[in-house]
Amino acid sequence: MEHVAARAGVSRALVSIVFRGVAGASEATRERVLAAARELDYRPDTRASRLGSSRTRTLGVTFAVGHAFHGDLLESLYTHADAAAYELVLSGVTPSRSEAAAVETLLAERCEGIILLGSSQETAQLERLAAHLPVVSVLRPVPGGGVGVVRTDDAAGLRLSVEHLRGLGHRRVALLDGGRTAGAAERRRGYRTAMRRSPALTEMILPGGVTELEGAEAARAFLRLGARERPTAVAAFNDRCAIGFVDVVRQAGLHVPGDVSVVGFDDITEAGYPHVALTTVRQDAERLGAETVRTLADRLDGGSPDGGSGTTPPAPVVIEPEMVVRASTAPATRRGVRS
Amino acid sequence: MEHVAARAGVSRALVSIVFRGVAGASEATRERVLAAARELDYRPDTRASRLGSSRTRTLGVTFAVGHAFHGDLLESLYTHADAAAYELVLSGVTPSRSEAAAVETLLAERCEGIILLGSSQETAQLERLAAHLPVVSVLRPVPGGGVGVVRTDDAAGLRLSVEHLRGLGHRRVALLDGGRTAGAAERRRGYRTAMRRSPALTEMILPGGVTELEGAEAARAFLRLGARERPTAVAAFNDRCAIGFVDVVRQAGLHVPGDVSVVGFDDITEAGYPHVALTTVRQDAERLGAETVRTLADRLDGGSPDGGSGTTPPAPVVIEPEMVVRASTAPATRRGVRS
DNA sequence: GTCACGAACTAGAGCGCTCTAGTCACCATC
DNA sequence: GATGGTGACTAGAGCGCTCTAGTTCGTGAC
Repeated sequence: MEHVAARAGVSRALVSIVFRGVAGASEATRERVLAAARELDYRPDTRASRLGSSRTRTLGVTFAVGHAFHGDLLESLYTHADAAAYELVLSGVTPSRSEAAAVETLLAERCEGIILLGSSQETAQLERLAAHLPVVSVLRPVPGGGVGVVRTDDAAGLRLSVEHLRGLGHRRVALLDGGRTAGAAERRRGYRTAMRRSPALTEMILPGGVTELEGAEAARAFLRLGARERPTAVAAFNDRCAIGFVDVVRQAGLHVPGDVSVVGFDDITEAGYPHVALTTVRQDAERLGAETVRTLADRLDGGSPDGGSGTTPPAPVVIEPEMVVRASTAPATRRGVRS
Repeated sequence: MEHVAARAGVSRALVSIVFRGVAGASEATRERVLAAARELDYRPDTRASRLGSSRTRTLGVTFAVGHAFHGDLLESLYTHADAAAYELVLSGVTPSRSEAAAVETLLAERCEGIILLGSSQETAQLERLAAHLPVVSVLRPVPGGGVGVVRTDDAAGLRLSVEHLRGLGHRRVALLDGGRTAGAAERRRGYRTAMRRSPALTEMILPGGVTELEGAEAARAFLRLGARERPTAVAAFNDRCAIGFVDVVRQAGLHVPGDVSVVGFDDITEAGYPHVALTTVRQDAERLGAETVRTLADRLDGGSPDGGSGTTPPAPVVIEPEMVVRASTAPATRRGVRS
């Protein structure tokens, strides 16, 4: 910076002004400084600038590395953080690197807010964290109100699923349950609500899960059922689970959707591939990301002058999901009852 | 820090000593300082500590968000960076955030070295970057020597594939090509070498790609072939491509491995699921990560006293892949020639 | 008793920025 | 010609650490 200032024949403060893009430098000087910087291959040190300023304008994100939907969310977060003049600091969660450890590094970076994708931490722990700085839990609801929440209306999603299947004439509609995963309880609730709305429907909950593996296991349980009790349609916890289910069912010689209709959840990229063509409930990653950044930016920049650890708990943002009908669901037929 | 020092009744410098874990504090004081820090919920500011010290001990990583194998690599990188007392700074690449932009933020963070997972930047650009600081390209070979390389022996991997299939009696073995992806050229070369080694083998290269989508398309091309020319075995660019291929082939009523044997590449988690049981060539994510960190740490901490932009170009590290035989390959039979 | 030495601890400059409180020149106003 | 205002620029303290060059003290050797 020193060198750039010297080369451009100005003070260091002026260089700072130019690089922060604030008012206080003439157009001519601005160009001269930028030219000098280019020649010297100078680039402001983000560590130092964050240290110097009162605000770091930095948002920390924990995410599961290699998780496809988290990837979609990150893309949206990057875009909207950029638009709101925030920087993102990523901290990955892996089998050997806990979410708590990931959060710890974000705190040490002095992020102004923290975004947790699909958090698996206990509510109490989240509340404790949220007492220090604004926290948004994405995908996973957190009761209490201290923690910001941006999520899809999971219950509504499963209601959509069930309605869709009921509309196709299905009566025995099973849920491949997500267990203790973020959002699973809500989806179970949505499933039950929708099923009980119509007395013709028969509930059945099979243990499912997050990955194809668990979908495949659920399929084996499904295949063990007798013809009379076997569901004619299945709503899966998510797309990957649905895909595993379909795979095994097909390998057993049954047809999807001929013998059993299947609905997923998420609408991951793979669900839209022609050879998969999974009917599913779409979570809008783009909007989830946008709302997350907005929630945080509002609190940080905006209204509450206490800098975010404010008394005004942000209202949870719940985004409506959307049914995406593809080729894995079809009207119920006699064949659905075939062995 | 001020407050912690006051509470523990020591100087700020002592607090620094304790938190850096260096010698120069008695056990009693150390405990007193840590206790004070705990009570005040103090945590050293990483930005400030990096600023203060001459070294940042920070490694920057660019990766594709949501990419499963990159996730595996990150896990290994986290572990080994930690062991070598380095911190990782992640910078995600998305469709709307280029690799160049990702690198730019890493440079502004003053990372000491840069790790690029499956880089798609041009060689010239990488060379330019490597002139400034140590760079390791993981998965993708870079000619020239200025850029460090840690990768799997892709060519050997495809030779293993072909050998395995030849050993099962297959003669018409096709490659589902990876196009311009990192490593694809090497794998193509390995395939050709192995095929030409034995005159009985008939080469055939079908356009493939990185995702299930492209594997599925390749399968459609495969199905259009007449019975006499149709390969009895297929070596795919990677597991996802293989999985898409298998999926479509099965939906068309053919059997894997009965009608066609399929080999993948990578050994992603999914390949090991019982209902997938894909025979594949394993890339050792754990070792790739370990070698990457070692390469960088050696250069940064070790021998060359110039701090890494040294004259000694690091030799590329090439890791041998390993054949993992599962249920998607079987001996060639008459049925392999069936329409 | 004194000297050397090491272990425990401290003072204070410095890292590369930001940002407040200026200075200075220039112009318009009355 | 004094006054005020404005845009362009600068000086210098401060952000929260690290790290070098100390100081202080207790101990063992002679």
